[in-house]
Amino acid sequence: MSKRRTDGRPTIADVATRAGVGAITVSRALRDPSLVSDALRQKISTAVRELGYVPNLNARALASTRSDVVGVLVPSLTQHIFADVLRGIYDGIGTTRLHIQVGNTRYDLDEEDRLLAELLRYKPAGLIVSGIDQSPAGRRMLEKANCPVIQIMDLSDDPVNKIIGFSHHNAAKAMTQHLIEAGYRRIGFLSGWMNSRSKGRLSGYAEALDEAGFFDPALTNAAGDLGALALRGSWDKHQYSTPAMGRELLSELWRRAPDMDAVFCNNDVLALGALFECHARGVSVPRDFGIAGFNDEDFMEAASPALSSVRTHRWKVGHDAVVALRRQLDGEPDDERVVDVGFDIVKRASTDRRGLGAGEGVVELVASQPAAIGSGRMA
Amino acid sequence: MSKRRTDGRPTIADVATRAGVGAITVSRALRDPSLVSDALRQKISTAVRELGYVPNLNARALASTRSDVVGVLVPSLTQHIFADVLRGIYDGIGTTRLHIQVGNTRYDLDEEDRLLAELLRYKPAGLIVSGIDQSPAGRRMLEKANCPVIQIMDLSDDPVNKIIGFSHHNAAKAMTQHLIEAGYRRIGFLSGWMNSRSKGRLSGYAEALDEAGFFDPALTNAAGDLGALALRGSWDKHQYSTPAMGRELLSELWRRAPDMDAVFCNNDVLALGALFECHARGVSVPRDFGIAGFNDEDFMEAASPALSSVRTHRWKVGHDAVVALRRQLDGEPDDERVVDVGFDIVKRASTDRRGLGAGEGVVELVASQPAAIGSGRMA
DNA sequence: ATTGTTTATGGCAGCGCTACCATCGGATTG
DNA sequence: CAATCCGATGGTAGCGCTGCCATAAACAAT
Repeated sequence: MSKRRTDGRPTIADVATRAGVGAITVSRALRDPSLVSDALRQKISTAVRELGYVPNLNARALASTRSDVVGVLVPSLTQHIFADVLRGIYDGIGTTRLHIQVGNTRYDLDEEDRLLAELLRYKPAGLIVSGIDQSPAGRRMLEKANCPVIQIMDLSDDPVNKIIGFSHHNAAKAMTQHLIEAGYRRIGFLSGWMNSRSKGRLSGYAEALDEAGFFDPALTNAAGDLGALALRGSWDKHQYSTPAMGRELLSELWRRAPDMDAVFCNNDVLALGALFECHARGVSVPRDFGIAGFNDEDFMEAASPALSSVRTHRWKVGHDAVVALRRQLDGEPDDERVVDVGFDIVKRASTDRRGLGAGEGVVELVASQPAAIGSGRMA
Repeated sequence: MSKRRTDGRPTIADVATRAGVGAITVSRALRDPSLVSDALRQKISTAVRELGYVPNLNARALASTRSDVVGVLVPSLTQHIFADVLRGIYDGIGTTRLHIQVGNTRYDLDEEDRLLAELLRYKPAGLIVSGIDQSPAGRRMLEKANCPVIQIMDLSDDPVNKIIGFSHHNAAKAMTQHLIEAGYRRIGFLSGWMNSRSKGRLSGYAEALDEAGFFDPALTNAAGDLGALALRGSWDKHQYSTPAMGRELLSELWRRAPDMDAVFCNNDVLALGALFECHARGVSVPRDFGIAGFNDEDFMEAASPALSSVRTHRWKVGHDAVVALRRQLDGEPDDERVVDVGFDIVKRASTDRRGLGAGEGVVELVASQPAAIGSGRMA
C-alpha cells in the first residue's frame, strides 16, 4: 500500500473485484468471450465500462511472450509502390487486434538487419519483409523469428516461409515484347538506379530483345556503365526517381543513340519525365517514339497521350500478405509457399505506333496466376 | 524449476550471473552506461555479447509504464504528402531507441479515435497526429495521454501541446494573388474533395479574389455544390486525387464557366491532370490558361511547361515534430507551442502569362518563419 | 449409484524488467 | 578524526497480465 508505482489506471484485478469474479475470468472474457458464461460476461463488460478499463498491451505481451505487433519492412517510403503495399496491409489488418510497425530500410541491408533486430525485441506476432535480398544474418533472424514471416513483391524458390509477389523479369519481358510487336526496334531501357527487382526487369528486357535479335547494350543506361550515367552527381545517394531524372536520362540516351525509337522505363515516374521531354522537344508520341513504364500508377492513363505500363498488384500483395499472416496465426494450414499474383500489360496510346486502338487502354493479362483487373485500388 | 514458461532466450538475470553483478546493474549499464563503472561495464558488455542477450521491450515497457513506441496518425497513406511527412519522421527518429507505429485514419474521426485508443494501450513515448480536427473524445484522449503530443500540418491557437505546420489559408491566398498579378482574372479553384486543410485553402483563394474584386462562386467546384460535382459517382468514398479526376473536374468547370482563364488546384496531382487536359484540347499554357498546384511535388518542375505550385515543407514538419518530441522526452524546456514552418510560392512557366521568366522556376518566400528552400528533400 | 468426461471458474506463480530504497566504501570537510 | 556526502552497487518488490493446474459442478455413460 506504499510502494505503488502504477499510473493510476484500473487493472484487470479492479475489474475482477468489481464484477465479483477472478482476474483470469476477466482475461478470458476479453480475449475469447466464448469461454465465459453469459451471466459473467455481462457483469464483466459492465465493470469494464464503468471503470473505463483499458488493457495494458505491454503486460499482455510480456505474459504471453507474444505481442500484437506486425513488423513491416519496406525499402522506401517515397515511392508510391510501397505506399500502395502499405495501404493493402492496413486494409488487411482492418480492426483486428494486430498493429503495424513499419521500418524503412532505405535499401540498406545493414539498416534492415538493425530494424529486424529491433522488431524482434517486441516478440512480434508476424513479419512482412520486402524482397528476397536479406543479408545472411537477416535471413537467419527471419528463420529463427518464431513467428510467421511473409516476403513480398518478388518470387523465390526458397522463401523463408511464404512469399507473395510476381516476376519482374517476366513482366519486363512481356512489355518489351509488346514494344517490339508495336513496331519499335531500337528500344532503350531507362533506369535511375538499380535494386534487385530493377535488375530482374533489366534482364527481362534484355532477354526479349535478344530473342528478337534487336538487343544493343548502347540502348540501356542501367547496364555496364551505369556508374557514369545513372548514379552520377547528386543522384548517387538518391534511391528514388523523379520526372526530372527521366528527362535527363532520356536526353543522355538519345545523345548516345540518336536512332532510339522507344524506351521502356524502369518505373512510371521516369516514363512521365520521358513524356515531358518529348513534349518539350516536339517529338511525337507514339508515332516517332514509344514510351512504356512500370507499375501503372494513376497518372499513366490520364497522361496525354496515355502511357502504357505494366500493372502490378501492389495493394493485393500487401493485403494478401496480411491475410496469410492472420491465417497462420489462427493455426490454419497454408502450404502454398509461393504465390504469384501476376501482372497485366496495359497497352495505351503511348505505344500504339500503328494506331490500332489509340486512346483507350487495352489490358492484356500476362501472369501465371493472373489477378483480377483493377484489384489494385480500393477505398 | 518446473513451471518455466520462457521462450528460452537469455534474460537480464543470466547476464548478471555471468558478469558476476546484480541484475539492476546490468539494467543500468544498458540504459545509461555512465551510471556504471568502467570495469563492470566491460564485464557486462562481454556477457551480453557472449550470451547474445537481447532486451525484452515488452518487459521494459511494463516495468517502467512507458514504451518506446511513438504513435503517428496520418489521414492517408496514398498521398505523397504524408509519405514525405513520414520520411521526415523516420529521418528524425534515426537510430534512437524510439520506434514508430503508424495509424491510418482515412480521414475518419471515429477511426482516429479508435486508433488513438489502441495506441494508448502501449503507453506510447509520444504521439504525432495530423491536423487539429480531433473529435472531442479524441482531443480528451490526447490531453490525458500522459506523453508529449505534437500536432502537425496545420496551425492553431490552441494546440494540445505543440503544433508544427503552416497556414493553408495564407498559402492559397498568396498563390491566388500571384495568379492575379500574372494577369489572370477568371481564376477557378479545383478540388476533388474537402478536408479541413482544403477548406483553409479555399478560403484563402476566395479572400484573395474577393479583395481584388474578381471572386465568382461559379468558378469553384468545391464550394456550395461540391456534392454534385466533386463527390459525385464513385469518387464519394475516394479521399484522394488522381490526374484523371483533375481532367474531369477541369472539363466540368469549363462547361460552367467557358471564360475561365486559370485554375488554382487544391493539389499537384489535380494540376497535372489539368495540364494533360489542356494538352489534349490544344489549349496553350500559360498563354491562354494558367495552372497552379499545391505542395510542389517532384513532377511539377519537370512538367512541360513547368507547373507553378506552393512548396510546402512536409519533410521538415515530420522531422521537426520528432525533434521536438525527443527534446520533450529529454526533459528540455520547449515553450514554443506554435511553430510556423511557412511555405514558398514557386512561380514557373505555367503561370508566366507575360513571359517574364519563362522556363525557370522563381521561388518567392512567403512565410512568417520561412524555411530554407529545398529543405523538403533529403536522402 | 458409481465412474468418467466435460465445462466454467479460480488460484498461484511467473513473464523480464525497473522503481525504490538500502548499503557500503571512499572522498571531503571542518 | 568524526561527521557528512556521494557515487556505485545490490535486494526486494512490484508492473499487469496470462499459462498452468486445480476444483467444482453439470452431465453422460455404465
